[in-house]
Amino acid sequence: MRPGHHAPDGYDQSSFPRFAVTVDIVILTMFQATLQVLLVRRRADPYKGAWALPGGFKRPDETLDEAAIRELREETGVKAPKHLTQFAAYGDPGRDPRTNVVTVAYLAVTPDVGQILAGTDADEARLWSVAEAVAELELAFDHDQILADAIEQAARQLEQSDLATAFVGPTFTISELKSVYEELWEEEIDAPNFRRQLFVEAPSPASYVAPTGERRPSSPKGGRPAELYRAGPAWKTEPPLRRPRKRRPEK
Amino acid sequence: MRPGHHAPDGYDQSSFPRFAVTVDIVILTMFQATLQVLLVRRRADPYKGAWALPGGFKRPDETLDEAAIRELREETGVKAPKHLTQFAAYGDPGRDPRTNVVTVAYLAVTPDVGQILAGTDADEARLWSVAEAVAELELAFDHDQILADAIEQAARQLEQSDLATAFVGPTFTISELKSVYEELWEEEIDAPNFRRQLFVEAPSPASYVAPTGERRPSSPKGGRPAELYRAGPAWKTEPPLRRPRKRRPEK
DNA sequence: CAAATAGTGTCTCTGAGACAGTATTGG
DNA sequence: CCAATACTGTCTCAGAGACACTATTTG
Repeated sequence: MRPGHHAPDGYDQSSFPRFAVTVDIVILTMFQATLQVLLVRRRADPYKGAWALPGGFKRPDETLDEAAIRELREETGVKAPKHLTQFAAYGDPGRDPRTNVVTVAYLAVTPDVGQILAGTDADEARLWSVAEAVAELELAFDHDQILADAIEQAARQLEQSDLATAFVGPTFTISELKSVYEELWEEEIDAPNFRRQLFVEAPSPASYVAPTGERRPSSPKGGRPAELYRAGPAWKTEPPLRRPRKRRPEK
Repeated sequence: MRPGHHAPDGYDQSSFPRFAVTVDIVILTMFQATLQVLLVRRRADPYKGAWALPGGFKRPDETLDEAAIRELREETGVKAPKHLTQFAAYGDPGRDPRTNVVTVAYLAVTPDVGQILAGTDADEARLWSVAEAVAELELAFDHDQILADAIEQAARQLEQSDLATAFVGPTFTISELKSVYEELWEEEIDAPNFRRQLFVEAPSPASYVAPTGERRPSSPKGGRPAELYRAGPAWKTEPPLRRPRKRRPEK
């Protein structure tokens, strides 16, 4: 509470409607070059048995960000990644059949969710491929919409922040990074050009990626082992790739 | 309420904390090539006498968008423009000294706010230049932060939507449009290049701007009269300008 | 050896930016 | 005439994209 202001005596708390406020968290990760989302199966009504985004009620003594971190941990056992950004609020009447609920949706991205442990409100918690989840599941509440909005948000953030590196862990190969862009932008990227943009374009002494000197052993299918890189200082200030514009129709 | 789900009998409404939910609206407009924001002076505590963003309590039977439209009209008499986008939620404990309030912030942009009428909760309502408001006013609650976030949001939206045309009315001169970009991006734009991008780059038969054949009389200071244009169909799908990247330091 | 994946070198061409110059108004 | 604003034409150069080629691994 700010100094110099306090609730006047006799302030009528019932003069405006009150709502439950929840947070819902969309955790995205890359696994086998495929975009994955963390979902929980609801143990209780409403939507008992349906898959849903992890989330729950905000408490009065915590910020929205804190509520998101806490609920994610309680429901799935997952430690919230650094990049945790609020991206939308949903408050349509009837979006929760129980009562009036306004939810604030968060997006976070991680290279590795770690151990997943279903909490007390969930029968099960696991990663789903986003393609499968969208095609085959009917998510609880308006979570289909929230998930779609989250993915659009992530695609935009790739171009304007260092979100890409949040998908890939402290060291990564160029191919891994490329697959992040390809999955989220639904565009094929030319590997040689992708490399060049990372290496050549960085503002002066800073660089987008720095070699570690180490290499990742090649897969059982063969192929040259890829070199490992870490994110350089330039990434924070100026993300390297611009999203391709839609191609013009032929003249 | 969705079909197939209903509140179970005896559902305990008090099992989770409840909040007031408000909406706050940032209305931006261009006047004399300067970015302006619509503010109200608070009639009641808390922050009585301080300038604040228009806004107020959401009702249970309306969506967040509807609440924003209604509150804007009630507090300022301004009819909500088409582009009305939610951009953030604020819920820190104590951000409102009265009670627990979560607010959802909206951004809208308009060429002309029309008649401004202070509502019952406001002593006064008027446009402020953003530069002045940021430098000289102490806005109520966390509205300083909300305003700053709104401007950043608008600058980004210019690059990814047709927001620019929302600033300038149905017909406009190229100079007017240019000043929108210059104010929000805080970048000088070369007028000849700006024109070319609007005319040459549109995807096939669509165009970014269409000439109306009319001209705007020149100002008392002289100068050639500017031709008037209207927004073309291409703008919706692919905004014409990309925000300039920060310049590299010299080698 | 072939298949698979990683990485290099080069060419082309679009389009962003700089800027010189022309057009049309008011005073 | 000059000042002010609108508009046109032209040059340059960075950088996005296409793609041929080389390198290093598994089997």
